[in-house]
Amino acid sequence: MYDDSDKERLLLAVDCIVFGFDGEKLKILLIKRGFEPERGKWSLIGGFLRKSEVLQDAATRILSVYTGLDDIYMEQVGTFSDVDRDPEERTVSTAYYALINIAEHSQKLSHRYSAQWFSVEDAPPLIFDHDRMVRHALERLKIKAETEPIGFELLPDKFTMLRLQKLYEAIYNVSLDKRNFINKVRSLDILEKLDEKDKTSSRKGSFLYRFDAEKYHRAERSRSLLNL
Amino acid sequence: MYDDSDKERLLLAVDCIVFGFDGEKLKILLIKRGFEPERGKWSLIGGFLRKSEVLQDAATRILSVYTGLDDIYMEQVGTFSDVDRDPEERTVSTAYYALINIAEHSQKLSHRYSAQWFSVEDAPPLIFDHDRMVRHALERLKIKAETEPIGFELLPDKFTMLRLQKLYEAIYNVSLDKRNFINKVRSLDILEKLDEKDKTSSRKGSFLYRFDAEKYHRAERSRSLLNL
DNA sequence: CCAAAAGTGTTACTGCTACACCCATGT
DNA sequence: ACATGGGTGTAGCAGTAACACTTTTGG
Repeated sequence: MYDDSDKERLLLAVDCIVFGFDGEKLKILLIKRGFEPERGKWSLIGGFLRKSEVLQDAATRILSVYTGLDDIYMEQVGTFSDVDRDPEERTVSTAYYALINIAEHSQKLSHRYSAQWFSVEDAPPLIFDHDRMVRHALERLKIKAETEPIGFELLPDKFTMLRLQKLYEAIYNVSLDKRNFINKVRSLDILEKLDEKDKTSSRKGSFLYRFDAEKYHRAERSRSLLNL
Repeated sequence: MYDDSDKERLLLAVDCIVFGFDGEKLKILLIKRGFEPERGKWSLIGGFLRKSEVLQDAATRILSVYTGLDDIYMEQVGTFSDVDRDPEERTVSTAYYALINIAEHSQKLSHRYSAQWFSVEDAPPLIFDHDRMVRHALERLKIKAETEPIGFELLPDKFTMLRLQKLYEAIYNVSLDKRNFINKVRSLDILEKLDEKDKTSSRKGSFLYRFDAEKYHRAERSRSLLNL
């Protein structure tokens, strides 16, 4: 074989891009670092891979530590390996993104770590290569949401059509026609229309829907979920 | 912060899924391992990340060692971290895929490592988690080739329409109508039609085309390249 | 002149886009 | 009664899919 003598044992970090949706904008959760290096700057939540732990588990663990949340959709984004990305010691980091629903879970969000939600567009600059991670995560989210019903992870169990539309508008940064949107979503036949109405935002009230995983799996589905 | 005392320094490997196209089938390059562990079994080419080296560079280096090829399109697939994936020592591996054009480069392929091309469908079982890596790589290739002109990396500089069609058929494992295919490709306006003909496969001969990066970049392009 | 592959257009259909008005309700 | 947001349908258009015959030329 060839010479591997220069191979190196290094730390593997895991950083999490936590996406949320407040009904208007796509948000990310950031913390103000209370420790060195870069104390006081904004960063993603993160930690290190442990012995006998798989990356996915590390990501889940880290998310749980910082937010108290379990059972959250997470997906690997990529691995970032700039030699000097961490000034302390050679550290490579694998990024994961998480989709959480702000409304239902905001109470659980511990304030211990001065975590705060920022709109994706006007988040402060982040430490290390975290900005790059966020950009990559957003790209991956867009691609994934085109073909899989993951948007619902960002919404409460029950939601109005308008909220769903706003969500896709926020993810893809476009504006959509509500009639076309509703027609398309209906044609997918993956939502259950409830009898309940949400009356918080209008006198008439708007019907609530729920994602129906059964329906979704029953239908053999074309490659694309929503072509916006 | 929380307890990171269990964090671990580990080896970071890089494994490369080398895709090629022989005019008919999509292929991957495998080596028969001449070293332990798993000597004699088939595997991807791989190596370890070195000090002061970025993952992308490691992938490039490893590809070059095994194939003699430089300047090859490579892209990160993901990072695989099963605790026992390598029996010797905790090793996490980041997979990259490479697109190379078998015809032009086969002579350079060194035989030192008993490297061999296999059709993606009937490749032998691979060591560790390499089969999973291949599946992931193929998924990523499909997604990428939908929106970016990377298919050409798998073809010689000059190619016939039929070859291009066969390539897409091989990647997506579908069969396409040649008239529709040609019309669509033409409408993209990213190929230069040459005056030369390839007469190896018919008496009439078929025109050769070349990917025109200039044309490609000039046009502001919709999200999708080829909807097959 | 025959075999073998290359090259070429049209039609039907499907799905997307654009667009404006009435409905239900609480105050 | 009116103000507010919710809900609905259609027609034009564009892009996709299906489809078969003619051309070239070497042997």
